[in-house]
Amino acid sequence: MARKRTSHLTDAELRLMQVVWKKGPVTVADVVDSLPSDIDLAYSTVLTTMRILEEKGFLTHIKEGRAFVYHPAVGPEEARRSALRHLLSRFFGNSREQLVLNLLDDDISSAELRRLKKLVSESSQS
Amino acid sequence: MARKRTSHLTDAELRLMQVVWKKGPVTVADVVDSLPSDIDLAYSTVLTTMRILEEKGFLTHIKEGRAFVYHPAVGPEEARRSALRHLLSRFFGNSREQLVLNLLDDDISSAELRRLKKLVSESSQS
DNA sequence: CGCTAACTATTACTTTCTTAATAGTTACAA
DNA sequence: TTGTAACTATTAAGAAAGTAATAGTTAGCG
Repeated sequence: MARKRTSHLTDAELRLMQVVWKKGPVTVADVVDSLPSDIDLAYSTVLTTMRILEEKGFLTHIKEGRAFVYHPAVGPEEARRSALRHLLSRFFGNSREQLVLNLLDDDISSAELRRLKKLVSESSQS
Repeated sequence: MARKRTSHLTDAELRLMQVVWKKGPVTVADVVDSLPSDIDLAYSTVLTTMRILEEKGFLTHIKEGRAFVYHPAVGPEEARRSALRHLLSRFFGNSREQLVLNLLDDDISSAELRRLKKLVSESSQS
């Protein structure tokens, strides 16, 4: 017995998704060119990962000329929400309060704390 | 080239750490017995994972009689904080505000929202 | 003092992850 | 129309993750 494929984004996958989210529909070559300079991946590496991302449902592609143009199937908000939920359940027993407490008692600047307070006090459910 | 061992807790590792955190110093047998009923692992599986956890610095052990007694070297708060930081940098560009916004616009009960507001408004930096 | 039950150490195996080389295919230019 | 550059598909390989079987060691009972 061994592990099951994760449904969430792995680190390497996320890096590519971030390019797709920023650039919009892209070819593999686009992604390779748009990678941050500290990440240097071979064309084939990106290609493989993009297909996995499609298998996992994060991307779709359409053929255009001879190239595949990849479109995001999941937006950054949704991905963030999902990652947050995962963390919440794994570490915080699904308690948002515990998480927020942790967020607050890290070393946080007073300016940022002020902004957070403002943000929360102004929020209301839709 | 391939991947490097992660410094953070994987899912399986976290499950074991949660037992250690809850039960305090434990033997491998203790952990096996204390696992949630939906997680059924062989003795040797737990043993292997415990050693990896020790290699990663999350556990230490002392020999007691013929058994190893494992002690947590990292507490749950620290692990949570670290996981939160990881998420923050990977998904939210280190913006706590973005994260909190996400937390708030999920479907959240008004009671919980109220508690969160209270919690944040009462907080102050140390 | 030696047996054996209880532990630890070693080894193994499958799947995923991450990276990449190379083989196969096709759109288009000459 | 055909060669080739530009793509995709296939294959590979090393290491981690996850789970576990089995081999080796030792504390302590009889």
